[in-house]
Amino acid sequence: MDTPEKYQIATPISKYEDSPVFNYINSLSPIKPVKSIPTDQTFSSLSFASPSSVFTSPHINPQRESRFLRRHQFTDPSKPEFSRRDNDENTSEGVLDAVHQLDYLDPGRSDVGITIDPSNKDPKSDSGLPQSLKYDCTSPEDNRIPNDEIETETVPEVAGRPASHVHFVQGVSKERRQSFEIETELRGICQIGESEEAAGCDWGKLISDDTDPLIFDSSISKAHSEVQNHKTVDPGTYSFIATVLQLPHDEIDDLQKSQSIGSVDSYEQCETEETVTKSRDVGEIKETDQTPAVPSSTLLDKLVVSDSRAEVDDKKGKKCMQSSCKLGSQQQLSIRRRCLLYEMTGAHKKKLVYNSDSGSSASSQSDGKGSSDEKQFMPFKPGNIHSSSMLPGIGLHLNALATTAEDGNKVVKHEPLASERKPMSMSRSIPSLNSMALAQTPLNKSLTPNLLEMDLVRFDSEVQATEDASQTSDFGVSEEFNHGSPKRKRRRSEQAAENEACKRCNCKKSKCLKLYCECFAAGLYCVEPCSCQDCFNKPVHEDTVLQTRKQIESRNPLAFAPKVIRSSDYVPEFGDESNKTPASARHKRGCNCKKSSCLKKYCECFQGGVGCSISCRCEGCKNTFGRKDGTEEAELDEEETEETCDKNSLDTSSEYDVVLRGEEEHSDLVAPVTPSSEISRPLVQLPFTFGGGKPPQSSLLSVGSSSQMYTSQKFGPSGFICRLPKFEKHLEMIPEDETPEILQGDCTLAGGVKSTSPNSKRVSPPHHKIGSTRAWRSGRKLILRSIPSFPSLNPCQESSDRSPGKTQ
DNA sequence: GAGTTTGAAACT
DNA sequence: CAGTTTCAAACTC
Repeated sequence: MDTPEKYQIATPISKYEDSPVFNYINSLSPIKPVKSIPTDQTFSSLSFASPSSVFTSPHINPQRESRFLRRHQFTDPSKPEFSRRDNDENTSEGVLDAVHQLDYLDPGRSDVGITIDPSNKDPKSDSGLPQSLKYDCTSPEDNRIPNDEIETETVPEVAGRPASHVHFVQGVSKERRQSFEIETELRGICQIGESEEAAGCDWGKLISDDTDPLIFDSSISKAHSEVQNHKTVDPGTYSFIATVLQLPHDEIDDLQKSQSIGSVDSYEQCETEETVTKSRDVGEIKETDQTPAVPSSTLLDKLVVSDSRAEVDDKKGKKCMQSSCKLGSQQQLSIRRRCLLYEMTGAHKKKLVYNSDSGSSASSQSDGKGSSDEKQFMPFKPGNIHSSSMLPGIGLHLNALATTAEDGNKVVKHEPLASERKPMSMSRSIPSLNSMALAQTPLNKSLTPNLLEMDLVRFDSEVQATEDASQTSDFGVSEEFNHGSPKRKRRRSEQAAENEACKRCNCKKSKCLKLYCECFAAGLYCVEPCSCQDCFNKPVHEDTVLQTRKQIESRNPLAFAPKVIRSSDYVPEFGDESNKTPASARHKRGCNCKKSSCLKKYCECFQGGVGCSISCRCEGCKNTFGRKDGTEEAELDEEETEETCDKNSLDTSSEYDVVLRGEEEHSDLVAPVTPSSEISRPLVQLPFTFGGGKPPQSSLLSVGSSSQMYTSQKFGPSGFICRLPKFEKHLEMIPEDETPEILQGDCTLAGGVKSTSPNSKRVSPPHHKIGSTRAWRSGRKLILRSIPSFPSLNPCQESSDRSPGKTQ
């Protein structure tokens, strides 16, 4: 059964591969070639998955892809080329290489162990699996030039190898089939859990599993990836969460060992340990972890399947498979990265190492500040995994992270705590949401959704931030390994350095409990990188943090909402103006600049990469992203170039512009392909979300993007940040507005989607308005599906307070 | 790295 | 709601 599905699933990807967007994405990430496989999954997962995942996916994907390639290479020792790579990678960075290898191996291993062993005749079976996967992705049977080309484009350095791989793969069509079988088997495993959940999926359950929906992002993506990717992926994705959480825990390892099912954990384990053995272990944890993930995955699978089926053709099937595999892997990778990133965020710099020692790193990292945070990331304990896994999605939330961190610290060390806090922090992932969102609930029931969104957004942002950081680090490494493009490497490293340097707060008097604190404002706990004094924004002071948050929210329900909102109006245009993106998005409150002319980061609008709007009270506005008076993006482009060159923006702006332009361009390219404007914009997003071209995904993506945007703003300085702003522009608006709507849900998406702020209070972007979110609608609809639990939660959870905002 | 500038956040 | 103060980021040197 799986096989057909796979093909079906794969097809969508193949489409994307051909699509300019796909190419673009590939170009973005050198590794992409590898990705090709997972793409389908990505999409599917994306649709369900949380935005964050989507966000990450782009970034992550590249890495993963690279990893994949490497893995494959690594796995395929038989081939000289591969061996070379391995060597190269190893030489470049032993740790990273090890990690990458592990990643690849993990999935591969699981697969191999499962599939290859039986099917593969050759001793190389191990390599064979990976190869098969890779090849499948690339087009094992069908030598699709496009894929190869893409890959080569993205990964010029690797290209040669890939090509060889491709050929090899082609020859190995059988192997691929085997891999499919394996995948099917894996799916079967995963599906079982999924099916169970799916069958049982009651909204209530979903709600109860709030975390799941959220978690889905990661978990779902994982699940999808697993299903689509052939099990191997799943394990990886799944493992990602589990690993992140679990890695720290030795217990997990034990559990994993005991369990044989999942490959997920294997991922982490593999990372920590080294490959082969991990594959076996993977299964164990999976069950627990997967369970939570399963539902999402199942849903995703279903969706994906349906989509894929519709689209898929036998021919495409292969390609799709490949692409899907790639996508899936990417997603998984992205997911992992997130986790890692979180961890990274906690230990940012340290985390780099962490990658190598995913498990150990998490635990080890706990340092003074960082430790707590890091731990948060780690939160999942093996035992908790289930619940945590469920929550993980939420966990993604910054708060969750923070809470999780606490929990992680406590939980990991003190499981009881976890249980105790469950309500708030439950699993790490959830806790964040719960603690933050629910705890904060003051905003409202209706708000809750918003909160969730917010959380998600924040989470995304954080993730992004972390990712950015991690990416920078990871990217630096991975890319370097993978791509080797010196420029990118440099950038990455630079960005990473910037991120690290820039990240986190420096509060001295606010105790990090006021909006002055960027960490607090972002819904994150302060971490190591922070140089704050007397910081109370730590998991240890969760109660205080939550209370403070509530207070602030009571004063201003939107206080923690993304500052930049993308107007729904904006969307409709998409075709047009990918470039205008900035204009479409607006700062929710507007700026009050008087001396900076809205050309410096002092200006929140500028910092957010959005143009000033009527709501702004700025004087002498020269915002390159759009002036209050009306000049907007079109001009912006010109102005930007000029201004950017001119002012301080030199650094940021110049990069900014470049990035934006590049993105815009990409977006433009994409736009045609993808229906939604969103897609066009967020380069990364598009690929992910749209890869499937599924509108829903876009919505999800949008959400994620928004969060990203959010973070990006904060992180602004870093190159990623620069990008983020753009994304943010696109997405930011969406998330808040959309989510709220969705959450409110009640708001029927279809109908009237109140495109704008769910709560009039919430975001009231004066500008936006409404409306037009048609483009978004698709996304919204998708969102609803993906996040059904939220809506239900909202009503259920608290009707009590609707936040002043909306709910209506 | 220290000091200054800036504008948001918080307070009155 | 307006004015003032506080705060920390952004920026400059």
